[in-house]
Amino acid sequence: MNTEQDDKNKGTDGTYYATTPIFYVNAEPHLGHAYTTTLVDVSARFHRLRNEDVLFLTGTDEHGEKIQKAAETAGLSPQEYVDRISGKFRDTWDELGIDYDIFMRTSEPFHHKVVQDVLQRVYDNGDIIFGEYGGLYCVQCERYYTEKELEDGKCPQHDITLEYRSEENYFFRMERYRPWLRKELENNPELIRPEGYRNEVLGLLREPIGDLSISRPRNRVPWGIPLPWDENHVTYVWFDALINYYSALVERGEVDRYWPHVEHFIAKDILKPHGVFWPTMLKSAGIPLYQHLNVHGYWLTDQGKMSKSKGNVIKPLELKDKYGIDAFRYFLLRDMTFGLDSTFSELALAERINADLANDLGNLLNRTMGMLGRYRDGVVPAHHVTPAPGGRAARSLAARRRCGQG
RNA sequence: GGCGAUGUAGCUCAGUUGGUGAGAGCGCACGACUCAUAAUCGUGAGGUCGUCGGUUCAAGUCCGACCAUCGCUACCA
Repeated sequence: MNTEQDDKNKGTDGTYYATTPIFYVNAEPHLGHAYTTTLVDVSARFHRLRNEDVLFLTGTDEHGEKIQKAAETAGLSPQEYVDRISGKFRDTWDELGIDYDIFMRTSEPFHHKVVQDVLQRVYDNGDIIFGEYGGLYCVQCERYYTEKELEDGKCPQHDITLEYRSEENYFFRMERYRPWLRKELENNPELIRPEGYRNEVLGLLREPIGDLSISRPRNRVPWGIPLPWDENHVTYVWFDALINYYSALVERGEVDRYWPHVEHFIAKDILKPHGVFWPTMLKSAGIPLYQHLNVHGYWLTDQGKMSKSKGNVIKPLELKDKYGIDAFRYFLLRDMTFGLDSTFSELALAERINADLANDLGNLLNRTMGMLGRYRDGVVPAHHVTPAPGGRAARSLAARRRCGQG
């Protein structure tokens, strides 16, 4: 009998925990950040309208050597530095009407504790080993390069001379979980979507993925979370950043309420960490896998990828100020096919606003107001529309109910 | 080099398991009209479905090769 209710809750079990990535605070928010966050905002609002139990997390990733250096350059402590940049993200989301529930920051003490708890569980499970790693290291990239990868002996990304480093690291035994993850993806085709990205991850899993370096010496990188079994090392990016999705719930005592219903939204550049590292980490720690990993493409410009060096970075707040918040948000979601790259152009934005919002919607509103005054004495009559079975309105209603079930 | 994605009307893109004459929105052309005229409504113009070949009674939809763009990834003379 309760078909509408059943229908409504199908796919989400009436609970919806949606996340954006926590953004790295080495630059100010750009169009891509705004897209992901607006997308999740709209999705969260949709599920709230369906009376589901919704939680929406966004935030900033605040550790790492790169940030430590940036703070030094700015003459600030790391905490002062991340406070400032993190604040810019928060302000931007406020200005764009993002109605998030949690603004997560990895520098918060409770996060440290949860990360250490998870690390300990993985350690106790025998999935951490000690090893040495050495090579040419780029401070900007925070990674090692092989000599073949270099251009003129310099980092191909940053054009700076690299230094040789050798250090002892802890490694997560990720390779152990490769067969498991493969099977998981094969049994659950919707786990990573759209399909193209699922295939990419399956492709990665066809060959050994190796073990994952998860620590850095604390004497070199004090700005990080110490390993619970070795105070001389701090954890490194992924075991810190990815766990934010989980630690936020621990802090609120809402793990059981929300965790089995996680919907991650990311851009394609961080597919590997979210599609490979994160699931294997969860498996090792004995935490259930997320529901879905939803992957979108890039906003490009007519000159290709946005980058600071090209000087073609699109600033979301400027567009919002110029065209209005609702028009801007509408454009973001309307003009990009989910999963694919999209070319941004201000002309396309203007045309979209004119055609869809000003002409179609605006005319409808203007017309309705006119008719209301002319024929109904300005009073909205009680509605008594019965959609004809199989008619356009009925089909539209059915389509709306199907939406968001996957 | 390997793996993968993409390549469909001027533009942005849809096209389940192969099957009536290949679609939408925007743009464009023509026409209509009112309660909306810097709007709305109707109609239309027709694109070798990247190229070549194959399978099939039948392919945009399957197979092979190739080309272009993009991404990930491995490197040797």
